[in-house]
Order: sequence, then C-alpha cells, then structure tokens
Amino acid sequence: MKKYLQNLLQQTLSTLRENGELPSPGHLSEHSGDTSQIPLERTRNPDHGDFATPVCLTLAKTARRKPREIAEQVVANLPASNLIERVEIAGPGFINFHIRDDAFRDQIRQILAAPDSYGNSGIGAGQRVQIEYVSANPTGPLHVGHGRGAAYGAALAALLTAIGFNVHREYYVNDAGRQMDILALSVWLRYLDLCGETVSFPAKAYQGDYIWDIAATLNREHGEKYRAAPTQEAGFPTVSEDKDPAAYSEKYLDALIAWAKNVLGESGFDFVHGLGLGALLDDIRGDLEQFGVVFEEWFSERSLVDSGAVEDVLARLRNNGYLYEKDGAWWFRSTDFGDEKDRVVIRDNGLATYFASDIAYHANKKARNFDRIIDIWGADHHGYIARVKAAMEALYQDGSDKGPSNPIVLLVQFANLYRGGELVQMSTRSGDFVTLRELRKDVGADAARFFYVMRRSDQHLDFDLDLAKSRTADNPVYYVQYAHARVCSLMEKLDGRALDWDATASLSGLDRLIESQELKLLRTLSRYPEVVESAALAYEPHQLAFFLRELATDFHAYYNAYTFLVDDATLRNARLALAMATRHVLKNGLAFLGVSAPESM
RNA sequence: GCGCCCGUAGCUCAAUUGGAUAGAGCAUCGGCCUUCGAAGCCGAGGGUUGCAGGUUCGAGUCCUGCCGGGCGCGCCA
Repeated sequence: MKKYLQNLLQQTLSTLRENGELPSPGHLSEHSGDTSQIPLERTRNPDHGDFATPVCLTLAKTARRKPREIAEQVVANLPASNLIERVEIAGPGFINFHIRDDAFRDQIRQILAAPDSYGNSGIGAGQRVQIEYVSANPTGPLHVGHGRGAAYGAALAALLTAIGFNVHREYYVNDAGRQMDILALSVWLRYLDLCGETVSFPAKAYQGDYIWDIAATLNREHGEKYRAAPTQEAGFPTVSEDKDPAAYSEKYLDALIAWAKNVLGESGFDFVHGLGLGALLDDIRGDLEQFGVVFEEWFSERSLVDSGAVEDVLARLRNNGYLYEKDGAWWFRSTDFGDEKDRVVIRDNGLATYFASDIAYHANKKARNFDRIIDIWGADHHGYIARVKAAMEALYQDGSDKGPSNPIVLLVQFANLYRGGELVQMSTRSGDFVTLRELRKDVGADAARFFYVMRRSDQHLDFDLDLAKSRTADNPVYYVQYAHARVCSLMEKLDGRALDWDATASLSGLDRLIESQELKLLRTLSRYPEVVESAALAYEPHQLAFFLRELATDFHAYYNAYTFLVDDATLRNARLALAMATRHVLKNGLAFLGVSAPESM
C-alpha cells in the first residue's frame, strides 16, 4: 500500500520534471526507480489522512517555489487510483492521502489468503547476511546479559529472513587461549579435591558449582587416572608473600597451569580441557535451545589457530607494513586507521592475543563472501570496534576484494534486573550473577524474550522481574498473548452455539465492517508489513514489540465494544474474518520475537 | 583526563530516523462484569524534551559549549 503510493508520487514527479514544471535535481534523482526515496509516512493525526508526504517541502528550495504551489501541481497530476478516497494539501505543504476503507478491508483478504507469509517480502533479494551473536566464552553458564544479546540477535535474524535475506547465524566459540586453560585448571583442581588431595583453590579460578559437576564427571568416569599430588618436586608453585597481590595471583595462576600441563602431559591436559569445554558448550547450547535461540554454525576459534589462519593474517599485516615489534611484543598499527592506540597481536610470551584471532575470524567471514556481516556485541566491547575495523581495512585496503569487509557492529546494552523494586546486584567477578537459565525458570522464556526486545537494544534495560512474572494486564506479554487467545476462544465457542464461520463467504461481506473500532483495527493491521520491514532494516526489533502491543490494544477495544457471535451470518463472518486476520498477525509477529501464541491461557 | 553512548510525564520507555498539536504502559483519580475470557474496556489529570546558543520552511532528533549519568581506555577475553 505504501509502496503503491510512493510509485504514484514518483510517476507524478517524473511527469512534472519532463514537462519542465520542476527542475531535475541532478544527483538526487539518479535513482529515479527507487521509490523508497520518496518520503511517505503514516500520519500520527487521523485528521491528516492515512499517509502524508513532505516531499514538496523538500523540493521547494531547489525549485525556488512555494511548497504549497508545488503540492497543488503534484495533486493535479496525480494519476487516478481506486485506493485513494481524497487528497488534501495541508499545513506548510504536506500532501495528505485519505485511503478508502475498502482498501483496508482488502488487507483481510490478503492475510487470510497467505496467513503465514503476510508481511514477508523479498526486499533482501536473497542477499547473504552473516550475523554473529551471544558468543559468550564457554567458561561458565550464560547469564542475563548474554540473554539480551541472544534475544536481540535471534529476533533480528528472524526479521531479516522474513524480508528475504539469506541469514547465517553464528556463535563464535572462544575455545582457545588462557581463559580456557584456567577453566581446565579449575576443573582439574576440583577433581583433585574429590580424589582426596588437599589443594588450595585460587581465587582467580572459576568458582562456580558447575566446575564441581564437571570434576565429578571426570572422577566418576575415569577414577583417579588424572590424580597427582601437588608437590614442589612436581613443580607445584608455592605460595609466597608478594607486594602486588593482584599481579601475583595472575602469575600464580599461570604457574599452576604450567604445572598442570607438565604433570598431566599435553594429552592429559587436553583431555580435561576438552571435557570442560564440551560440558559447557552442551550446557550453553541446551540453554539457548530452551530459549528458542539456535545457530547454523558454532565457529571455533581454535580452528583458526590450528589451520594457521591466525598466522596467515598476521603475516599479511606484516607484509603490508602494519606490524612492528616493541618491548618484545608485536603491535598492529591500528592508529593508521583511526584507532586511539596501537594494539598488541602477539604478546612477549609468543602467544597471540584474542584480538589476533578475531582478525582472523573476520577475515574468514569476509572470505565466505557474505553481502553483509553483522556483529552483535555487548556494549562493554565498544572499544573493540575501531581496532577490528582498522584491521579489516589494513587487510583489504588494496581494493582487491570488492565485498564489504567491514562488519556492522550492533551494541547491546546491559540489562539491570529489578525485584521488588530493588536492583538485583550482580558481579561476574565473584560469580554472583543471575544465569539465563534462572531467568527462564523464574519468568518463563516467553516473557524473557519479549522483555529483552521491548526496548531499543542500544539503551539500558530495566528488567522488572515481578512484572514479567505477573499474569495481569500490566504485563505486555500476557496482554498480547491474551488477544490471540481471545480469538481462539471465539472460534471455540462457535460450535457450542451451533454457529459457524464461513471463511470464503466472509470475504464478500467485508463491507459490513464499518464501526470505528473495526476501521482502526484494519488500519493497524495494514501497517504490519511496513513495521516488519522497518524493524528489520533498522535492526530494531523493538518496533515490532511496540506494534504488537498496539495491535492487541485495538483488538481488545474492538472485542469489548462489539459482539462477534451474532446471528446475522454475514456480519458474523466479516467480524470473525477480521479477528482471524488479527490472530495471524499476532502469531506471526510474536514468532519473530520468539514468543509463543497460546490458544488458551 | 581522553573516547563512545545516554538525558523526553512521578516511574519505565516510544516518537515513522529532520516533519504538522511530543505519544504509550505503569502509578494516581473516576466509571464498566447475571451477556463471546474483567489476564479486558472507557474517561481524566500529568511536559519549557537536562541547560544555553546555532543550523532551516521546520529540531526531542543535526552542530557547539556547559551540567548530570553509564561504559570503555590491559602484552584479559
């Protein structure tokens, strides 16, 4: 509907330009076939009709004429259309379109003809989009911060798919590096404890109970095969006093890891490492599945190290002259590309940094020739954007690759939990954080998914646990779901009253929908395809969440004002057709957000 | 200190990405259930969009400077 009007306007403007009534403003009109260039908006105020365009205001300057004068000319040349009731010029030069009610009634026909695909489109034209999200380190269970990234990424992926993009969802697994070594060490120390050894557990190691669980598995399945006594002869580091406890504890941890690798041997340590990694990945994967979040690919960081991809990108950077050695480490000259400071890619101990493998990962993404690469990161990573983009520019600045090498980075702010009006304190350091699993069990997956995307993702989110749990009108999730359930309930009631709904016949009696609540609901329904498109292209699923609440509001208002199950078959059919159309849109919209649409509650 | 993000009704947030008279939900107050699900509906009050300038037909939105808050600033990930 919107595109149709934009087309009309586009035609009209072209006509006027050809007639010399309007100047052809050079570069602006180069994409004359692109109707999305014509600004056309839904009006906020019903007095302004259904759609409005400020295009004459914009043209006024280059045309050196009064906006209203141009508007009159545009209106006079507008091709006739049976969609349009009337056209008005208002305010400084807006053109307001009043659309015929029949055009809105026709939306029902479209929805019922293809209930599952209404709102979808082919705008993406099959372009391949890689979208990476969550990507939490597999060193512990997911917490509520990861949950928001998961909900946001999944919703965005679903929306992009709906408008015709070919979406590849990916979880980057940090299965290499020191953090994973610490995890393996933590498991092993707990295991030794279970074997009866006396081991002091470092504060910097992973404290969570899940470490005990993995250690217990190791103990149950392999007995004392990996038991070793923490003796000095075996290289076990002794605890001594130190002036700088923080730095010392890190060094102590590294010494413990070295001891573990030495005592267990490469293969033994790898085994414990793999056991811990596997256990945590299984946990994360299962957790996300329960949350309705799935991926096409779990991309291993270690595979980049093993395949030599990390070395390869570093060599390329070195050959391009962007690496230099200082203080025993290798630095990437990211300041050449606008970063605040240069960044280490190889530490003085010879190990590559996380950043190094991240460069390799993004180079890998690029090599896969996606049309678009989207990274969804926690907002605390915003400092990494500049360096990753810098690295990509350094790698591909010769222009040999035309594809988009720069990722689009979308940041997700942290969510604060509130219970009983009080902020729930969380700190990852002490392991004292609320897990995603706890949140799901507490408020349910539906409420969690909806609440997470209810706000702009780049804004802080106050998550009211009590509200999410409440089964009252205050809870937006239940409010929307309830509207869906009410339609289902109506259809259930038909039999009991010896009535029926003739879907086919209903389509010829839609002109019986004349009440203000009906016309309002019809208009809202017609916005759905525009909302889906806009939410997807702007990467803003919250637009859809707001829309669904609005749609539910319109339906509830309608439901309360009129009776559906009336004896007049034509009227009944028409109203139920509208209710069913609403139901389909609610269900589809909720599905994009990962929220169920129950038939009864 | 430097960089990025934010500041909108008492609270939590929107605002078609520069459009017309800034809107919802909570909360407050007043109405509606013997009738399709009251997990609902109808109505009322509530604003100098942090402050001060600037850009233009037009600013919550853009630019500058303050004030206030968050995050980042490691050879961690």
